[in-house]
Amino acid sequence: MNITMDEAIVRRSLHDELVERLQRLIIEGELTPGEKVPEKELCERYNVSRTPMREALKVLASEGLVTLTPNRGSSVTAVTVEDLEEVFPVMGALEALSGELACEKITDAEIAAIGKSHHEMIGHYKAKRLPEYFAANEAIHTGILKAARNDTLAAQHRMLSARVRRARYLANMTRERWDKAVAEHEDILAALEARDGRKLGIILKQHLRNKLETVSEWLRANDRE
Amino acid sequence: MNITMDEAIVRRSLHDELVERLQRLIIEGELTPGEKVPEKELCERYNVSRTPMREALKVLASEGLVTLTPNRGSSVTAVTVEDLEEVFPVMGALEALSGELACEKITDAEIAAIGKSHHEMIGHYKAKRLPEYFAANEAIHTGILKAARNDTLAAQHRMLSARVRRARYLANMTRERWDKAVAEHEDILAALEARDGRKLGIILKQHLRNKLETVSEWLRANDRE
DNA sequence: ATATTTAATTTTGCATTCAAAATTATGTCA
DNA sequence: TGACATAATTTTGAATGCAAAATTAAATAT
Repeated sequence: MNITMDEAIVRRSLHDELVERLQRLIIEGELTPGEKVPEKELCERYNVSRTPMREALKVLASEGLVTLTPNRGSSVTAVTVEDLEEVFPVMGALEALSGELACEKITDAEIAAIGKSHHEMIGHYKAKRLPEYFAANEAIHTGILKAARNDTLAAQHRMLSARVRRARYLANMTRERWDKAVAEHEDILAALEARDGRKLGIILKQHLRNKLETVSEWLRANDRE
Repeated sequence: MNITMDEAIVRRSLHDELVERLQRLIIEGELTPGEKVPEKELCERYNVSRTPMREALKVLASEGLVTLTPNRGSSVTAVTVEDLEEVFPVMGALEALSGELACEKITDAEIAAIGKSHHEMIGHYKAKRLPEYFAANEAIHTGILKAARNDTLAAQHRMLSARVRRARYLANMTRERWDKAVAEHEDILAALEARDGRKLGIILKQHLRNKLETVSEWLRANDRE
């Protein structure tokens, strides 16, 4: 038997591991916005002491996912419409840049992979499978981001994305909005295949603008719950 | 005597204070890139225990200012040409956005203040006072960023700025580059006064592209020291 | 009963402690 | 002397301990 060591043994520190786990808890909604982070329970759950847990919370706070209030601990940052209106334009600028860079550097294979995600997404759209649609959609955007070959850009984007991801996921679209988003995605793929960076950038920026509309509309309608 | 309470009493946590102090140490060059962060000494210096110090280091690591290596502590992240080539385009996109937003929202008073910084900067340029030039320059860019009224944008920019600030400061410009930068700044002010967001965005993006040239050229010439 | 104190409990921030890992110093042998 | 092994020291990561602050519960007065 051949044991392949395709990856280096990564010995991660506890706090690093915790950053990821907590991020997932927040994004997946187990920890809901506004709620206090139950430090003690989480420590017991993951069987760690408070030290690495608090280190992780500090990191998440610097990324804006949790809010630290002196002497009263941390809570999951509640996303407001104002937050969305701040975050989405920044994400738009970052995605536009990712589109421009991607067109310069993307390989045919990568375009093909994104095309595949695109067609899967269309299938899910036609069948009205929202979670699957959402996953394919995300694959496209991260695919473009990856093709841009800029880790700093990817990191910044990931950070902002985490902050609004839950709201994005929950905000179910109206028929028209969904149609529009899919139509935009056709343009995105076309611009990518043509390697027209300028055009792709503009489309992505607009795409994010429309997304903001969808999400903030939804949040406005649901913010008293 | 009238005691004005224009600001709430902010009781900051140690780790938060430390994040700022360490940031300053790194930016001002007391802790030089590549160097190991002397955890113990810094604890003694600021008279804190290792707990808040390590919390601060984790935050700085997530911002890319320091690098954590498992079981061998933290070191100041050394900025490579590759880093610059990643960071500057992202900063360019962010500044372009800040220009666009600023033109929508900036007040006449703010334009006047930026104009003042601009003229001061020109004075320092003519007198070849680089540090003062640099400070005025920075005031202009942060002024635009502030006028954009987007804290998320400002935070992202600040983070990236910190990573490359030292290199930017050290890289002294050639005569031509400096002339060019100043010429660009004339355009920046003009676009701002005309509140032409699109134009300002384009200029700022290009401005950053040129800055990258300056800095990476310098770094390439000095990287073996 | 409803405020208002006061006391008990929990939570929080930070210092201290401790074991494991890494680094440096010392010793051993060819 | 120099390559290697072994021991002492330092550094690191994480658990525990402790005092101050905040929260909750109980008690008192109105």
